[in-house]
Amino acid sequence: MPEARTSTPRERYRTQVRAEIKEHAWEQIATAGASALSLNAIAKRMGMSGPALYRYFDGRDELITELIRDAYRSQADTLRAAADAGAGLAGLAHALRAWALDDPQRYLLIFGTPVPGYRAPDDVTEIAAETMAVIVGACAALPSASPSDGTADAFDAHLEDHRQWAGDDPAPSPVLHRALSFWSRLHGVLSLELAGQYTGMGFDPALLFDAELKDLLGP
Amino acid sequence: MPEARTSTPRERYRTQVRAEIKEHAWEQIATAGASALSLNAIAKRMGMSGPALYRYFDGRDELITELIRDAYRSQADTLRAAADAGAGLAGLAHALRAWALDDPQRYLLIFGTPVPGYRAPDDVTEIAAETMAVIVGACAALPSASPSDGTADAFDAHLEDHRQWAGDDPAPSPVLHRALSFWSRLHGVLSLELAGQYTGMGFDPALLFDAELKDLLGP
DNA sequence: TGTACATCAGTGAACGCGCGTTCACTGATGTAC
DNA sequence: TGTACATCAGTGAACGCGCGTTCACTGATGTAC
Repeated sequence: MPEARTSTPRERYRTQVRAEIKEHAWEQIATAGASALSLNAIAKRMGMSGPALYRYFDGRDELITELIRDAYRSQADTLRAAADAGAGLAGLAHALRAWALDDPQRYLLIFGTPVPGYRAPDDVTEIAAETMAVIVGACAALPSASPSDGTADAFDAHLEDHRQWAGDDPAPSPVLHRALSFWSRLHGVLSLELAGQYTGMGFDPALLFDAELKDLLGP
Repeated sequence: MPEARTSTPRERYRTQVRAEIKEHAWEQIATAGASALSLNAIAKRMGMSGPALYRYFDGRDELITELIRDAYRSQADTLRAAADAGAGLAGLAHALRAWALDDPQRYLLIFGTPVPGYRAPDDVTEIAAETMAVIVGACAALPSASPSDGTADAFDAHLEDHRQWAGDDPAPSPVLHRALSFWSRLHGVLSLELAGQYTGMGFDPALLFDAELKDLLGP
């Protein structure tokens, strides 16, 4: 009797084909956008017949959900890795930008136009919370906490009563405030950049990104 | 002989039906997203047969292009009207937010995930420039111009050589810088809000919007 | 080690669907004399 | 004012397409005795 294996050859094969399907799905999304993702097209590319994919996914929806989950997971892992490597808020920002530019359609699958009526599975909310936690952690490590110079702030006050998303024992409101500003400002530059809204204006989006970041860091 | 009319009854009828088609198109986009827009479905809703729409639009692409143009036009008009009514930068911001929330799918049609390969017609670039001009104008009217306290700024320097998008006789770089920050920060909050990324966090996006705005106004 | 059986990946045909688009046509509306 | 003609909105049939998904099946791989 061989030692206990955690996966049989068949299981390994399944895992591998599933991964291959996802790879082709990403390629297709990058080429024609998420709305054009088609099981039949993927199968054809892999040299298989369409129905064969139903051995690996329950259908198109399950595949897309899985891709969304992977995208969130990849983002969270990227930021966490940067934080673990000692990166500060600026390091996180650059990691985030690199991650977004690495695969724009992956970014847009999460942050772009949502399909009306589509409900993301619950666990992606948890992954998103994980990402926020990393950012909040980096914000807490900064010297001064409030972007508005320590003045009493209406939004800070509001956050006092609305920060359960930051978990038990949440960071002070000015820290959470800075995290949300970080998040939305960088997303603003990134999404306009990826959507091509700066095209034709001529300046370098990377420098606007850095300027926004700099403004976030120092009070 | 009647006085010269600028439009015949038939022309007026055409214009009216075209407008009705667009209205149904917007409804459909709001319900199922832009990628689900279908000429046949619109025709059915209007009690007509599919091919009838080809009297009014060359095809699906022309209709979508027209909707995009209208969305840009509507945004520019909204901001310009606010500016003409004497609104400052804060007023523009609130007009922008109201415009976005009034029809989220209209906002997302412009700023959401772009369809890979789709090329917007040239005139929308001009309309977008018009919008930016209104914002730049409001930024120029503010007391202090630089978001970073008047310190020499890398991005400002970059803008010195990359501001042809602001027209001949462009505003000083710190003013343009502030306009771009205004634009991208508000877009950051708005697009995350519309994409539902704040859902479940519990705070009021309007207050985050206002906080970002406040931070933009005062140095 | 060899045989009998169960598991499971993949196929090909078929289903119904809705799409964009073309075409020849009918019938109503407008125009010219 | 009345007639002959041109314009043009809208129809219904048809085209080819690709989609997601189901089903009964073949054949290879793995398992049990």
